[in-house]
Amino acid sequence: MHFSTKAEYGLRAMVALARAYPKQKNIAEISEEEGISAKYLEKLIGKLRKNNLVKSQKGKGGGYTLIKNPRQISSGEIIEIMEGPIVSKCDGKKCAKAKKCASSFVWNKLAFQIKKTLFAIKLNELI
Amino acid sequence: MHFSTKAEYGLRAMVALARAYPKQKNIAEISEEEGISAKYLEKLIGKLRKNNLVKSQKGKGGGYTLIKNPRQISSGEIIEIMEGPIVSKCDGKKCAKAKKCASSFVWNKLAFQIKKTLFAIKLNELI
DNA sequence: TTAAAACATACTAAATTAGTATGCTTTAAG
DNA sequence: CTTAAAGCATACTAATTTAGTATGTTTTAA
Repeated sequence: MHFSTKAEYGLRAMVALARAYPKQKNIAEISEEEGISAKYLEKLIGKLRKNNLVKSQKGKGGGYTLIKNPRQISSGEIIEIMEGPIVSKCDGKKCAKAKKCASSFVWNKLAFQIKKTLFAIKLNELI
Repeated sequence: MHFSTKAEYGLRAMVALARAYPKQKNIAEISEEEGISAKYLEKLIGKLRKNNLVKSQKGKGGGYTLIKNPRQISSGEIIEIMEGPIVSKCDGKKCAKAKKCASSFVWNKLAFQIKKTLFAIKLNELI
């Protein structure tokens, strides 16, 4: 069970933007602050923009801003955007045996707890 | 955030052995029961043996048995063996910034909850 | 007009996953 | 005492994912 740097970088970028909120911050600044490759970060933050967590301003003096208040954004939202749905196993679509399969009990319980934990942590707590 | 089939297959193999407990069951039987490639399963179950969750008997009529009673084995143990330590990020060894890094709060809280959940589920509940 | 920013797409090396293939060793049963 | 059925070990492979890099385009404030 691992979490990729995508999730971590996405989260850290969002925390960096939360610190600047409601002002904007650009890739170069976040990259420098967090020690993350600027080009890679640029790609990752694109996902956050397409999923309406941040808005961008192009051109000179541009950058990114959070769309919502930090206290309205959870770590769960960010991580699901960066990594896809949490614990996608045994959702009944992929596995027909889901109902009688013993392990599905574990995955379902786990997914519930992970979501509960991650969606309860809001960005304002991480500043 | 995903879980590999290694964890799932390992868990299902252990549940299959728990159902037979204290009798033994061989690879062919588990493979057939669970619909998992016999050869792959053989490799995976080797990990469980090396980590003292199951013991094997070689030769004709051989197979595997749980070493402990199903109620003494948690899904957490199994999953950690199959996939490595749960949420290995931000343990202070890899990342020097761990203390001040905002995201480490999230990973640590999450790791705690995941472990709590998985170590509380014992094999006897899954039969 | 231009420089600084975001945006888009294609490429790549390394690691991991989910196996398969081949053969060796052990041992109960005949 | 031979043999077939089991586990054990190691090497290989195709596909996918990760963590980027490279190259260039578009937008826009100064």
